[in-house]
Amino acid sequence: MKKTVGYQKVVKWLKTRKRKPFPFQEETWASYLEGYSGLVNAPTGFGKTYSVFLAPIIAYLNEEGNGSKRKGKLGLRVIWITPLRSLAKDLARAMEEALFQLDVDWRVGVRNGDISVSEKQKQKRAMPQVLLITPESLHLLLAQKNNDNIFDDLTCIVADEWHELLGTKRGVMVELALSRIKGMVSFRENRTLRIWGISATIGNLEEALAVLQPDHQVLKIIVKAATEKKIQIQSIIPDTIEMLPWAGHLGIKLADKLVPVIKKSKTTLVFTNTRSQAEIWFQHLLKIHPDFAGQMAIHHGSIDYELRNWIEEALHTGVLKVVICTSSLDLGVDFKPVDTVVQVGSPKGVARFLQRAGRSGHSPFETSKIYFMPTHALELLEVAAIKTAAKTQQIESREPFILPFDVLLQYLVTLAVGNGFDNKIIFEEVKNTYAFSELLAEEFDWCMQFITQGGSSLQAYPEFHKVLFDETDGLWKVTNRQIAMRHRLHIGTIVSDAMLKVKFMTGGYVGMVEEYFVSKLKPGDRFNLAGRSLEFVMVRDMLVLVKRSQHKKTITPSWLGGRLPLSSNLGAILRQKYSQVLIGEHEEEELKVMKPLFELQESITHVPRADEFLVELIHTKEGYHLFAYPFEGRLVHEVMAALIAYRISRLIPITFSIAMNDYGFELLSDQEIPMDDAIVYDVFSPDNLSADISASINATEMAKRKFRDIACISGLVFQGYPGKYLKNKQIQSSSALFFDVFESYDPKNLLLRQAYDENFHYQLEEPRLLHALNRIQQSTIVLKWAERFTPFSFPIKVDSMRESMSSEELEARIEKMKAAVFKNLD
DNA sequence: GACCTGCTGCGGGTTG
Repeated sequence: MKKTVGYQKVVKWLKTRKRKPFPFQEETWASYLEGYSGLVNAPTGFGKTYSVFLAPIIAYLNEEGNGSKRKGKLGLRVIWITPLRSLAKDLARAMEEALFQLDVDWRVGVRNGDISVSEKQKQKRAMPQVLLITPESLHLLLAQKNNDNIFDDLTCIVADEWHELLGTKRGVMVELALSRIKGMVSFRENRTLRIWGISATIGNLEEALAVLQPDHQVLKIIVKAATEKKIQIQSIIPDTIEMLPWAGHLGIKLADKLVPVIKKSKTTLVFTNTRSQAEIWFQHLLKIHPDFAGQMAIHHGSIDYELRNWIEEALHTGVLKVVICTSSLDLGVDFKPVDTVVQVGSPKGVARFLQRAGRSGHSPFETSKIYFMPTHALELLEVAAIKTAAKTQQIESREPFILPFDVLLQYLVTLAVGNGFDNKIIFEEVKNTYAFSELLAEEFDWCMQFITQGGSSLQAYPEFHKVLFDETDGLWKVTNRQIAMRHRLHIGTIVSDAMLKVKFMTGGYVGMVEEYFVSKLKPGDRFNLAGRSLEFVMVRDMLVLVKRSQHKKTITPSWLGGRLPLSSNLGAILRQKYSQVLIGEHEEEELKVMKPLFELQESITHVPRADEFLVELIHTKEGYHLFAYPFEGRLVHEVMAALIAYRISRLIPITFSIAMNDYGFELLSDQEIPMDDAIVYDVFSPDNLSADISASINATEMAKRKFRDIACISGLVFQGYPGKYLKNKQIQSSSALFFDVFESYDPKNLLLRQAYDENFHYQLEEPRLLHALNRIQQSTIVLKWAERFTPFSFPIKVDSMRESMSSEELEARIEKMKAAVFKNLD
């Protein structure tokens, strides 16, 4: 470590703040001074941010000798990319304070959609030395005219929360922007930029760094905290296992046990898995403990942005005692005093759970404490699995996104809207990114043709001739001002569903609900949103008008959100835990509590051991069921169920209805399912997988759905001007139209190929499916027959009632289910 | 009265 003036100054300051400079900070600073790029990985509260932020400051103080006053005019030095706008606000505050204390005359600027036009113009005249920016706004900078000297003094780019962007198209946006800025800087000044990432713990940190800084010539380093963060995981275990339902996902049965936890803590975050679950919990806690009124808030993605800002601010000042939230508060509460975290229901993955645990106990010396509240009996084993995973550090990887052509097309037009681009230079730059390292010259040519002529099928339409060649300087540009403006409005990779804003008659926004939910409402109907009881009045101009309701009885909207499956990591550990419950005596409380339930399971059919795979054939009044438990998450189960159903139907003509959850799936038929030890290995075989998947599912229809986002991102479909967005249906139908055109006239279309690839990879999760089938083949498949449901099959059975939409059938099934319950409890 | 499923994230600037 170079003991320079700047370094000592910073250490002195950190000591006055009672922030011990942790060993890895020195390492970060040293490697920065030596010109490294790198990735910093440490738990929350270890000062990752200071460590990375202060590195360029130290370099600056060194450059200037002892002087803190700048010589001459200093431009933009550090670009700090954050995935969240709210995070930028908190960071700016902390950075400004640090700069002030160190007497460094730098300015900090925030640039994102929250910033006013005049502020942006001010920035353009004189860039702040530190710019906090989102990936989208960074691309918007590239889409500006005369942007070439913005980056003149830049020495460092930081990607904060890099694990969060990695593996997404937003991450690819960062990769592309970095490639361009590197290109501009090295072309003009022949100097290399330092690029630093800040990341939570994930399984593939090396790869994460390689994505951020793919340059082989650059010196690279991963800096880790020397000490581990202590995490205490406490399950909320019911007095008797009977208190926990066998199925269900809400968990409010144990709510009484949560009240004392909240009361004895200063501030508690309660994470739920869905927005409607958060609303229900909010109402329920208020009901059983009315004193929480005024100290409790609810925070999720469908709550009005202003209200959420207020809640985050209130967390800051410590006004709130408890906040019920979804993953909307996963990031960006680092600066807020939270001492207790509760996870309701399955966290679905190890990394996510540990990240949430880290929201509490914000210093390396404190222990993070997280309570786990199971929502059904089997979920208790998930805690046991996570405890093991935390101990052995089996944390999921984030797989980088590869070859998203929609993002590339958008990027090329972005550059053309800005200063224009040289296609040869840009091809080289793009090819040097991790995401596009496999990009072929002909694929790039196809992209060029697409943005200049609309590809081979849209040549007749001038609105797709976006980019023109400028003979005078040899650059590709967008000259049409309307096309340029439309493009700027559409920069980004987040394609949202059409949601309607909910507003009081008297004014004031509450939040958002989906079109389809509103379509079911009649005037006078009551629903919950943002913890309030509302009465529906009418829909006008895409606004849902409501008034306050005094009635207690309301319904809660359910939003059609993403379906986050159980991670394969957690699934694997969970399978181990299942096999252990019946064997020997256990220290682990969760396993002990589960024993009676597993004994019942064993008495009806079987509890699979580590090298076994259980298939249950259950005959009830309802029909013939096949249950299987791969623990691979519901997406994989959905495809696997369709695959097995298809393969059985090749043996005899038979039709099935299918149900699944994160643990397993069910096939149900009114005729007997042909099954024996030979057949079962055949139907679970990995052979001929791709062909059988194609035959068992409608890949075209699924790809078409994926194509909607791709069409929006690539600029094929215009989503409308702000405040006048198109309805879902319109976007769906125009993207479907393009899909059909390409299928018929342009089968080599890269966006079409991308839609199929994304479907196979992210929807059907084919690699994971293949892996699962291979594992099943190598294990002993245990076939068991029974006349009633088992504890394992019961939750899937209950879920399946909700899957089916036809109402009379549903009614009938619920009746049959009830009978099955009683039979089970005999 | 019991029972409820499905996350998050972003967002015009030029030219007169």
